[in-house]
Amino acid sequence: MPAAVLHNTAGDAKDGEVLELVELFFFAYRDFVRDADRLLETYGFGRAHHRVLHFVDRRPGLSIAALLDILRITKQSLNRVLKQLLDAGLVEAREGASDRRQRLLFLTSLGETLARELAALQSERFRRVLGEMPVPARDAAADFLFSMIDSEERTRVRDHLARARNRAQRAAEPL
Amino acid sequence: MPAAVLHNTAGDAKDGEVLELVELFFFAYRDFVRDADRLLETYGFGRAHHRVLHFVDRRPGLSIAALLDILRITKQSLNRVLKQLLDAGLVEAREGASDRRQRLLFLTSLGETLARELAALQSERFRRVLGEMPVPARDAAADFLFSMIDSEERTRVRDHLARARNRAQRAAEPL
DNA sequence: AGAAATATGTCAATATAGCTGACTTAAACC
DNA sequence: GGTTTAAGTCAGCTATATTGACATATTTCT
Repeated sequence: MPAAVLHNTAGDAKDGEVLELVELFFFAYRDFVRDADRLLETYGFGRAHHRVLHFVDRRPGLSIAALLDILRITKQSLNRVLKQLLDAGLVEAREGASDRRQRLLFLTSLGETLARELAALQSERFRRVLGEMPVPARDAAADFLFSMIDSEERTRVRDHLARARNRAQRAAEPL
Repeated sequence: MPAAVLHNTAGDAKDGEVLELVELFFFAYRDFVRDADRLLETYGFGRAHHRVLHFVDRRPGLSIAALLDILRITKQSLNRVLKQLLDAGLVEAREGASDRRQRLLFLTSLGETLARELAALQSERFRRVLGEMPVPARDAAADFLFSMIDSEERTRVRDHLARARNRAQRAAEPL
């Protein structure tokens, strides 16, 4: 089914072709978040809650500061959302062991359930898309997305991914 | 520079790999819109204004209904934004020739200037990214984005792209 | 020990972008 | 002439973000 939708022949991309990519990116993102939004609505939560759930799931024990750094929003914005998640019993804050000022964030089992339901929806879309692509093009998709990120942000993102991976390894080890 | 960031070996994508794509998509979109947001701020406009400017630029003579269909927001939401753009003299509404109830939207030269400045920012990002990719992978990027769109929406998107391509000849078009 | 920096929380006000519901006007369709 | 359609409008609501100012506890530095 995917057969060069835009007929990008070769060489430099023309103005119109690039504009179409801009639009496709807009439409793709619009649909990408809509799945999750619908599910969140049934719980009375929004996109902001999703982001917190996601990143705490990916990196349990994340501090408030680290979370703010990832989300790039203000402390006040986060607080409202975080308080709702704490009150609803989806997120748990524990005092930091080495630095008792810190509140380290963890998901409760309830929070984990929702986080993984949401992740499943969005992963499903990617799985479908990857399945429709030839294998060599899959790495290209990841490189494409990574390259779309601001160069100054890439180190931060790479660091985040590495930390999330280490967490996964630690979880897998005690088998 | 792009060298298989995620080391997607072959076969089915693993859970962790797919989750990383989900995150990369989030980060990529976050940065993608930030360029434009910064410029818009200096004009006192927001992302909603940008979308209107963009789609009216792409399809001059767009009716309100057609614009609502693309944006997937309510008439009331659009109206506030559209009124500001009309008042600021960036957008112009003309009575439909065949159907006088319609208000067909066009950019003024002022509106065109801003729309193209914004488009240039976002196109620049794509040009950079495409430039960093091997030529065959470029079509893959377009196919990837198109495939990310809901299947029920793809016809609509394809139709929009076709109309945008033909826009030069047309003055106005029916929905 | 005391000062300074840090991590977090909180209050208040504001902006943007969306929503629903109800209603109007004017034109087109049949 | 009645119904449908395209668009505009009023009022009120929600979610997500912002800035600025200030409070508190804890750590770190001198």
